Amino acid sequence: MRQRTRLPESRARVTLSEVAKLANVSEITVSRIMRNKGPISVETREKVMAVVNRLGYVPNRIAGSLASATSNIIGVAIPSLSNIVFPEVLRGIHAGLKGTDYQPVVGVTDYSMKTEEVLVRSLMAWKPAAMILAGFDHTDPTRQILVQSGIRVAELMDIDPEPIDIAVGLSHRSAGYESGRYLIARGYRRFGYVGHDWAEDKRAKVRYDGLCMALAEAGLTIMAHSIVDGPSSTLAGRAMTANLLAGNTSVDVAVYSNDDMAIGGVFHCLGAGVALREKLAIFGFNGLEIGDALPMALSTVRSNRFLIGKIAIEKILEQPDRRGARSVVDTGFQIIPGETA
Amino acid sequence: MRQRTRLPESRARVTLSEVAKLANVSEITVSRIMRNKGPISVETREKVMAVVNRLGYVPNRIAGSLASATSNIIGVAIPSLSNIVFPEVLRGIHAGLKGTDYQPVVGVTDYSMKTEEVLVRSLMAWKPAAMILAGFDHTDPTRQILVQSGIRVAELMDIDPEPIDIAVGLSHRSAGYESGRYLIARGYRRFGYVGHDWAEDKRAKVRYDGLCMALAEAGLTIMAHSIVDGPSSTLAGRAMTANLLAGNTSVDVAVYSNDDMAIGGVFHCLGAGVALREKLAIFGFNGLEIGDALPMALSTVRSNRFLIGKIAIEKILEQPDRRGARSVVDTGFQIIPGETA
DNA sequence: AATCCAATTGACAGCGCTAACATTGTTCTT
DNA sequence: AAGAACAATGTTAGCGCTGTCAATTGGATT
Repeated sequence: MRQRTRLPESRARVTLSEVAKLANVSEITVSRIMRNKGPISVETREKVMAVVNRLGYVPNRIAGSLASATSNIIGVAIPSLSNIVFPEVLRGIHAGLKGTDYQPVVGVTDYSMKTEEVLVRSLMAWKPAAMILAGFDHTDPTRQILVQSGIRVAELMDIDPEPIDIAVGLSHRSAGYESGRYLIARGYRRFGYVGHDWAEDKRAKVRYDGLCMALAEAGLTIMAHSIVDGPSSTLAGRAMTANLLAGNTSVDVAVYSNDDMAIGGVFHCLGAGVALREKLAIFGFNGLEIGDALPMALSTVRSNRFLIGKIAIEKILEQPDRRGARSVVDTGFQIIPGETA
Repeated sequence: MRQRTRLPESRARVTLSEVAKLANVSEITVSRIMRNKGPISVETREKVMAVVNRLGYVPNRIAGSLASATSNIIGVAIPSLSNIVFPEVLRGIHAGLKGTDYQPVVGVTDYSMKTEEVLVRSLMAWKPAAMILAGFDHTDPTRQILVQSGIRVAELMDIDPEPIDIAVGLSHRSAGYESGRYLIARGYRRFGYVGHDWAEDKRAKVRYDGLCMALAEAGLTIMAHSIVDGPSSTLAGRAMTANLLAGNTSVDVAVYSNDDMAIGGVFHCLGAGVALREKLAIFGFNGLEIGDALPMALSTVRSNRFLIGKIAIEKILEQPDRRGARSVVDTGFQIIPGETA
């Protein structure tokens, strides 16, 4: 029951030079072995690794990064961790990074461009190998810092505007448009919209615009709106659905700003005894897993968030230094018919 | 419309010494100004800041960390990003860090102790100011590295075992026990359990044990189990509930391993026309927001995940270097009566 | 046998910054 | 008026590692 054992050769910090000394080789040789770089004979490698293991040596990446002027850090600035969408993108990022030794450093902007600027400065101080941001709205200084850094910069979620370097996402305009086309084809004509604050979520607005475009082509418009003043949530979706139905315009389908809101709508209908689809059809956006588990599967659009994170990393690793051409990857979207619309 | 402007004094990398030279002061003076450390006259500060702004100088934290042997990085190793619980802890961590200039570096262990070990090594290479992990199960080397590092180490989610340094969480045993007491007091006697794989989620098992203890005290036992072989999910909860009800043991209440599973149970009942509470009462764990938006609010236990992350950071910042005494913070839990049990 | 080559190892000079210890004036004590 | 105490700045050495350019060895080539 050896409790609180000290490390083999207890000593606060083991350095390269100690290892080198004990293994009777030069520091650079140990360095090469630790990085699997350059030709090393089997005996030397074994001799050195024995010492490394005995001392429990862990290379100091700070020193390494300074010396080589490259870090294996990837800076990530996301708007929020509350909205399930971003943890899923993060999950994709981690999945893409698995097996490499890059480390993501994550910061949260709270949907503020000014906070993003401070964050980007702070992340850039670590000389990251690449930066990942959400969306295309940045302050001028942020954009300038990123442009002149020369490192790869990926802007995620959207592909409608022109990126600094890499864009990975989907066309929210098309997603909105196709949602409209789909619902029209299903025979719906009396459209309602249930949404949340667009100020923080520009992409929801773009989807709305796409939807309106499809409706306009069919000579239709959105007849009733119910928009909460705040971020999206299931509770808000529920309340806003009640609100929509209480209005004097009767609609046969409600399009929601996203699945959180739409699921709230489903809950309202289930609770209030409103027949889903017959009385009110519901259509969301995102394709969250939970939508599939509802008593009636949610009709929505899958937005491939995991993929967005994963592909961003793949693009970055594929070509770690920036060349001339920008690149845009469309991760697409899929209409999920479900049972609610 | 100045497009693609170069930085004021274009030049790939601006260093301290350049700033110092142009401002006609020594490097250390610039360093002190950038770090707000030591006495600096107003004129000097202004003179230097003018140059800093003109050149767009951003201090290189890698060099700074190497020189000062301290970094402002906080290493975070969490099991998963799929389970909503951990992003919420992350959210607490970010909230606690707001306004400081610490940066969290997050890695994912996929519930594997071996992966955690690799991750911890890799994070330690950045000489972080503190480390945050989930749970108490670590490999021996991981524990050793953490113990001898001397930095603050917070183990989150749980407070039942003895921590390396700081523990922040709740007693899952008590949570399970109190859930049982609550349900017994509400008059339920025929208990069923719907759960997921305990191998990855030891805390679910501990809650189960606590529940059994409460039942045993009342001369009761769990009469039927329905356990999915895999992680928790709403879909699994739905399927396992169907499974439970299909068995030949009739139960009047089902306790779930967590809210994801319990919500699946609610969905099954809503879909299959099983009267919630009258025919089958449902009780979860976590207190997810969505439970509150269901047609009938979910009866569950709030586990304060955000708080756990936030308090962990507060403890770390309160006393950044480790002293003798370990500390354990109980963030508690609250029974949420809801309407399903 | 002279030349060339690849494999293996090392010496040296920083990377950009900060800790620790001076060095100046200035103001305050007694 | 001499010393103490403080404010403001500077000098000197690295932090622990890696890029660059040798140096050495033992064949392989011609």
